[in-house]
Amino acid sequence: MEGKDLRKAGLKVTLPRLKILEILESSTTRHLSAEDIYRTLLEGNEDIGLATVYRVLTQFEAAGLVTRHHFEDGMAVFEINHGTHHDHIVCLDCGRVEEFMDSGIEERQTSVAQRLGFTIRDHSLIMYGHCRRTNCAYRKKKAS
Amino acid sequence: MEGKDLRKAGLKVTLPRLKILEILESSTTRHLSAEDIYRTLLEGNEDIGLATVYRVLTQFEAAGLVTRHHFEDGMAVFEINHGTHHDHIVCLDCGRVEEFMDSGIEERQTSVAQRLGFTIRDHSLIMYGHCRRTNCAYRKKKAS
DNA sequence: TACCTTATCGCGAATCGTCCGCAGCTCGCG
DNA sequence: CGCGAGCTGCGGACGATTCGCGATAAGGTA
Repeated sequence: MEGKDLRKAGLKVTLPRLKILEILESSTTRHLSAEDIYRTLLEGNEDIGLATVYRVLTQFEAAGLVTRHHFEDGMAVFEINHGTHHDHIVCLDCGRVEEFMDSGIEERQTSVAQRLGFTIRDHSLIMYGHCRRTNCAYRKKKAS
Repeated sequence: MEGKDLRKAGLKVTLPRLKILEILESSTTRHLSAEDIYRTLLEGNEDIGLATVYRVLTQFEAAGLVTRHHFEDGMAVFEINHGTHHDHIVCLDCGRVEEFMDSGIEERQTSVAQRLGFTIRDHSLIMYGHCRRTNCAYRKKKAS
């Protein structure tokens, strides 16, 4: 049934695209890097190249299926679009990402853009801070 | 006189650092990439390596002299800190960047963070849209 | 359903932004 | 003015992302 989504987006339904879409949808972590997805594919014994993962993600982004985020650690992460917009707050200690939506902020953004003579198309709001989790003392290292 | 700023930041006053600081301060474009700065140095016949530019910019950032931004085009840009915090709105057509500050947005951000149990340290808000400039029809290409 | 056109894929190599390692050079305290 | 820590330039390394190309598969068509 996801094939419909792809077709609606003007993309051929191919195995790589289905698999990647599936991974994005079923992952517990909402934000995946291209490498994350590639690794998951390998674990599932799918014979899909890393270049294809990047190509597909770029196409998905253009089609509005996913959103690409650039958090502060250099590499892009991707997240499925489930219709509802939201912003992010990232813990600098453990790397956890929370999502939130504040209509007040959204409204003010629109009015600021209007005041400056911009037709707003998109925006990215990311806050960085420290969360109060008990187990959040450790620094998340790349090799987790 | 800028030497003072450097010394206060715990950095030796060296020629590369002074030159780079000068470029950041005098540029009409407020947001410069490492390459931009490097190119400017070359044009001024300064014998300064690209690696040094990156090192210096990183030190400046750590010292709070500049802020590093990641707009959507993959490479980092740097901006002098003149004390006042502000956010950005980027025109998707001409690449122009406007700055703004809205205390309402700032306040709501703080309260959202608090509600989520985060101690906020920093944030990045970037809006993308189309500006209404008359001469904004053209697309800014890398080779300008 | 078999065929044909064309988009897509996998692979390896290339590119891009950024950073590291090291030998030589400078800054600035004494 | 001399010395040592800190800085620099260079070239190469590095990770993330993209390109080029021959091989392959998707899906409209007859």
